[in-house]
Amino acid sequence: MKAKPLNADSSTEEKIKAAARKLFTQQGFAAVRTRDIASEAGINLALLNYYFRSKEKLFEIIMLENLGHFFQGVAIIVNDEKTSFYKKIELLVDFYVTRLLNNPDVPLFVLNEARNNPQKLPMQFNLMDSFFMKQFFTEVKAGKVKAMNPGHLLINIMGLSIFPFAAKPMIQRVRGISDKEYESLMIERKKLVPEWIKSMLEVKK
Amino acid sequence: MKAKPLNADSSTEEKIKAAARKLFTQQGFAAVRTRDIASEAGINLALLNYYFRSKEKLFEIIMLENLGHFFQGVAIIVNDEKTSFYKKIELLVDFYVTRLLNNPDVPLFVLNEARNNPQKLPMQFNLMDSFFMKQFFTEVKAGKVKAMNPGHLLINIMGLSIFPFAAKPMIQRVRGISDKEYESLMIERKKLVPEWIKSMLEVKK
DNA sequence: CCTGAAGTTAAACAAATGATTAAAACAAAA
DNA sequence: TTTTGTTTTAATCATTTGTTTAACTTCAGG
Repeated sequence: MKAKPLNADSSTEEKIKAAARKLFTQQGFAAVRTRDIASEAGINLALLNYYFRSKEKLFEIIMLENLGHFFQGVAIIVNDEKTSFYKKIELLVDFYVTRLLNNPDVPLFVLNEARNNPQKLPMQFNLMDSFFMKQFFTEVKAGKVKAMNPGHLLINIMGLSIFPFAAKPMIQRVRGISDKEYESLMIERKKLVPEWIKSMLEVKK
Repeated sequence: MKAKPLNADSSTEEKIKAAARKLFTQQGFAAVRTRDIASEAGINLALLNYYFRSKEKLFEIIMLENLGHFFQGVAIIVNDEKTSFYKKIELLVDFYVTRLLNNPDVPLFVLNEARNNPQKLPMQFNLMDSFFMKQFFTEVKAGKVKAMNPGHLLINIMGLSIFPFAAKPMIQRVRGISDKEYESLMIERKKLVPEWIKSMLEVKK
């Protein structure tokens, strides 16, 4: 018997996964060669197949991890019965912006993957059945927020939170700003996006 | 001497471009094989190189076309001195939604390309120097719209207009709606997005 | 020290892929 | 019809790429 890795992060398996995560997330499945992964990980090419059988199997693991980044946590937020409707919006935006500041390539990866293999998207947690949606309808009925197709609400929250990350290079190019300035713009949005969503939902008299 | 193509659309060159446009836009450079393009176009493989020298040269042509779809027209709208600030927002949103309903794959293509080759993005027309931006600052100074970093305004207009197309498969999956329902949701947004932007900009007393 | 399983390596393989070639088909002009 | 330049084709080439093989190393347990 043998204690597998003394240090989990320096194990060969983990080195390959880290390299694959970086390259697949940045460039997508088709653009990455197995040799790129091996050299990025600093390991022999054959070890990739030894540990993960194939490029596709390895990609699938990375994909599930990235989808997790994207969807995990959201389910918890939207189904918490103790937080208010607007509080949930704040938490959702904060969650996305915070997460994506550390994983800026994940949005494009997930959007691409969603288009290439829509059937692989996790269907389990249905946003439409969430407590968040129930709260939305309650607020609408009470005349406290404007009525709208709930799809629009979701698209708006996600669009305002996620799009700036998917479009980061384009935004930086058009506006000519540095990474630092871009980051502080995103941090500002944690506070601003919920306020904007609130304005959208305000009932005009 | 010979009159090149009797019918421009049925010329070999145009058939190749049409096939390449479809495949590159849907799947990106790395995922498309030259043989896929040839078979989609119904032509001999060698003709691709005969007309376009290489896969890369052909891709560059498609990329410039798609970037054109994305940026052309915008310059005209934002620099028109005759339309009001809010009218421009209406025109921008309508322009994007209308265009993208017919080219739903273009946003992801452009976002990917912007990340892979940011230096190739057209820099020529600087949105920040546009008449639209001048109007924005005028409105702010007059106390008619809320002050904010203009980057946020651009991100919000584009995010609310473009994101739902980039995320189409994900939205359809999460909401479980058909292409038809999705389309009418997008058409609704032509009217709603400008209203929402207006709410965001409203000065609270 | 010996054994055997797990880990690692260089080399090789077969298929895929972008590109080229040389010959054939075609069409217009002479 | 013959000629000439253009377009199209099947076949081939040289690399690249995902995967496998077989030999070598490492090291814990007997």
